[in-house]
Amino acid sequence: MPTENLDDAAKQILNAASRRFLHYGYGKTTMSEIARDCNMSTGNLYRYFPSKLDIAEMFVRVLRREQVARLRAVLEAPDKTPAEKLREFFLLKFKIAYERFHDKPKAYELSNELLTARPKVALEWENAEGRVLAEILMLGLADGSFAMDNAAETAKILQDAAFRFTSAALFHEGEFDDLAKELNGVIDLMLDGFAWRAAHKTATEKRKVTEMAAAPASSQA
Amino acid sequence: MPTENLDDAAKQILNAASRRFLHYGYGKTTMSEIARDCNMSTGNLYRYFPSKLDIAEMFVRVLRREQVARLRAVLEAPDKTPAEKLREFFLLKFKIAYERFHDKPKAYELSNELLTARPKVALEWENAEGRVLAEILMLGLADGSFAMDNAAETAKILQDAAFRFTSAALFHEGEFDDLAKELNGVIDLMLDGFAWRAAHKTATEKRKVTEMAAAPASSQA
DNA sequence: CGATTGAACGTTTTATATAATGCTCAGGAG
DNA sequence: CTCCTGAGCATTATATAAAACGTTCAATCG
Repeated sequence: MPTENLDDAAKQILNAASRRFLHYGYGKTTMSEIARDCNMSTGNLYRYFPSKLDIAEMFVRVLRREQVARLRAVLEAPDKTPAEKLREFFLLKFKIAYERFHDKPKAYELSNELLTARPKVALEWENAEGRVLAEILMLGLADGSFAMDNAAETAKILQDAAFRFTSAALFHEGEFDDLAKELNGVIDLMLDGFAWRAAHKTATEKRKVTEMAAAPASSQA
Repeated sequence: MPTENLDDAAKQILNAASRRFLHYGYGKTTMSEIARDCNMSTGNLYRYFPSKLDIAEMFVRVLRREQVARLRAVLEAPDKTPAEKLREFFLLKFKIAYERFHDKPKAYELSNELLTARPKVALEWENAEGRVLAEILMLGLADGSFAMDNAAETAKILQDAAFRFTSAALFHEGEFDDLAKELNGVIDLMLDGFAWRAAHKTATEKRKVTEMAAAPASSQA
């Protein structure tokens, strides 16, 4: 959807902008520079994009679309169990996030700036990944290796559980291998949870839940 | 350990500083103000604390010590199963983080500033909580409701899985009840995982792991 | 003589002036 | 008439000056 139904001129603008975003960052790229790269005036840019931020949005849409495609390739791989696909899904997502953070600092910075200015884009992206993940879960439902009430909700829960490894919040502390090892530990627990649910088709009737969201107070002021 | 073996003057300084930190924030509190509150000179402050940042560190040490005590109270509660304690542990931790973020913005800001300047303090705190969590896990080991290879490592993994609900990274999106519901979903999966492991005492012999940390490439450039 | 002070130092923060940028639109080009 | 331009406007970022701050230590106090 992103680039295809785009005017040729729009593509040219997007390309010029992308190059500059990656080299110099979003803030250090000016509309005049982009216009000059495309042999047009600044005013003309606005016939194709409503604002600079919208160019950046299209830029990360393309990036993220590639990422989702890579994740979907995991889903579609033949000769792999749903459990293997689930593990690979998260390891790949982690690897993508880790490498972008470490190797492409400008792209990372741009993503951040956009995502604080346009939170909806982040949600869209999370949902797109969630849909792929839910499809993996449904493969497991189909062959009986997983069990759950609602694949979409469960996908969200798995995304929550892996959040630390995909959010770039603390990629400074800990090397790749250490973090990957911990992520594998989380996935082990997920998979054991599904194994249990598959063996006891009762995933629902437990927990008193929401009423007790408030937890006990204690000594100490 | 924090306040007890502290000079009276040091306690006075800490109190004055704490009040100002909470009202005006760390940055807007000056050493002269603290000194004036204590009827002493700025120079004299440095006989009790090496720097302003060390006063802040002691301040959050006290706060966090209270939090760990509250979490430990969950561990020590009678008439609760290990599974119930595990759930309450995380719900309480979430509640503490959520409320501090929403109701005490200055304390939250101070924590953040300190934790970026002194990352070791954050690790110490995480480890202290991890120890409480590991004790809950060992209760489960003792009564057979949990099974695992190493309580300390498993505690770390559970902390990772609950990271999203304790890191204040995205407390803006989503209300308390929605987030609590998702956290409960994560905990459900954890507990089912333990249930499976307790039923099949084989937690270890699975996964090819670390060698395959690299995931498959795909189509798309 | 040890405990305390507060002026002085280098640094950081804030306030101000200046330049550059994002975006618009009246007007020119085709 | 449509498409495009680029000077001009309001806003944002940068450079510069001034004030305030954290920290030190020679001088003072008890």
